[in-house]
Amino acid sequence: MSPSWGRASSAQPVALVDVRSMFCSVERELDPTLVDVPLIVLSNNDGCAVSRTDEAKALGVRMGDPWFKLREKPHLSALVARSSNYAEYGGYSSRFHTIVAGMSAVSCVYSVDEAFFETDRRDPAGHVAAVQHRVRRWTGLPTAAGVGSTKVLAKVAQRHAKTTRSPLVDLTTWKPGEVRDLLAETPVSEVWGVGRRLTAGLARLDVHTALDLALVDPGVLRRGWSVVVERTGRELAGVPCMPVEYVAPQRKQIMFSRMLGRTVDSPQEMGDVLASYAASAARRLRIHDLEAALMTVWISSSRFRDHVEHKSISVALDPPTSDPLRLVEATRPVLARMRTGHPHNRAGVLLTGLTPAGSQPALWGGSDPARERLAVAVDELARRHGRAVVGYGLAGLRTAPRWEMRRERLSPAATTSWAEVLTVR
DNA sequence: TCTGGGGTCCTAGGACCC
DNA sequence: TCTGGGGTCCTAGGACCC
Repeated sequence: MSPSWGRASSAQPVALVDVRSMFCSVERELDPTLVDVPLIVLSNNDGCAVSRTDEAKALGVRMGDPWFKLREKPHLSALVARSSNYAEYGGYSSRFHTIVAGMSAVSCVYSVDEAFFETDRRDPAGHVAAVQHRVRRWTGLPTAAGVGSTKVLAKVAQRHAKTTRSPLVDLTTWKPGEVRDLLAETPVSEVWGVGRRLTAGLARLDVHTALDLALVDPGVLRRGWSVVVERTGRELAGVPCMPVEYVAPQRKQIMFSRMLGRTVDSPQEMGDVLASYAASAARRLRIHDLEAALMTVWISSSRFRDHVEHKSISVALDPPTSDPLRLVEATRPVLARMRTGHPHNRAGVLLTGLTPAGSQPALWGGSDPARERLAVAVDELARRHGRAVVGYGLAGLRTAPRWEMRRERLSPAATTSWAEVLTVR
């Protein structure tokens, strides 16, 4: 099989549009004084850098660098950090995706800040540029885009656009030799779908670049790894294997997990943490009108220390439920296994076996209407008066519990909170 | 003191069935 | 005493993504 890059391919060109440094760009929209400033956005708990502007990258800040180290460094004194504000990012993200979906026949939300879509066959670059222009005008967000004959090639193109600081790279207008050269310059570890383990494994086959991977026999990739790797190789060679079309997201799991702001070492306090997480997970279940058949609960201590403690227990929910009280109850068994006195700093709950609410009629008379009304009332109180007003067990407290995550560097929530709307004089 | 929070897909292997 | 083969379903865990 010889690679079929560029125009010769009969496939519809695929575009990938990505918001540049999404979280940082939103922060700059909310606060224009941040423009041109080296800026990062921190993970929950103000833990580490999860979004960086070009200025911050130029200072050597890497993805995942912990904030408590960055802020000590003299050469980073100009660096500005903001706590993450996912409600704001979510609003901008949905506006971005609405624009993309409205301008293409076939599109797909890939992540909070990325979308794939099939482009106009006659003028891919013109089509994509029009999308980018509208995103900029309507949301203020800058984008980088790539076009290729497959999704994996569109990713390669988009990465090249980012590194060369050009808004758009369209590989379908390149000569096959030029595409080949670009792939030869691209380390295989940069290819979409190739992580650390795969990079090491491929190196043993003397595969080091994207071009090397495109030229490997697909059968070798399938036998040695999986069909996922095989498809990646084929797509690099210009053979579409991944549909672009929008697939209605059928949720398979709901997770709620957080680092704790301070360590927790007693089962009593951990019980409050888990009750609050279970209630949050239950809220998400009801938002999506789903019920869960299995809940996995885990607690653990820092993975950066010796003697990592990790305990997890799965509890069957029969019949499937979204009742917060039942989910809170299901967090109890793990507490019996907790090592008292050990500093735990992370906990979470995972709900699986999701089915539409009411699709599994209960054998013994179904759910309890009083408990359903309670769940609705608690949701409504929390919506109107805030999460701290009411909760299950001791999880609802007027003052923030000491394990609540830290968000000390938050911007005003100018588009999601009436109290914090920008004032223009 | 302080190192994210979600997800998806695939495969292997065990249980179970005929 | 002998102890198949093929199928499905489920779960755990790995690998990867942003």
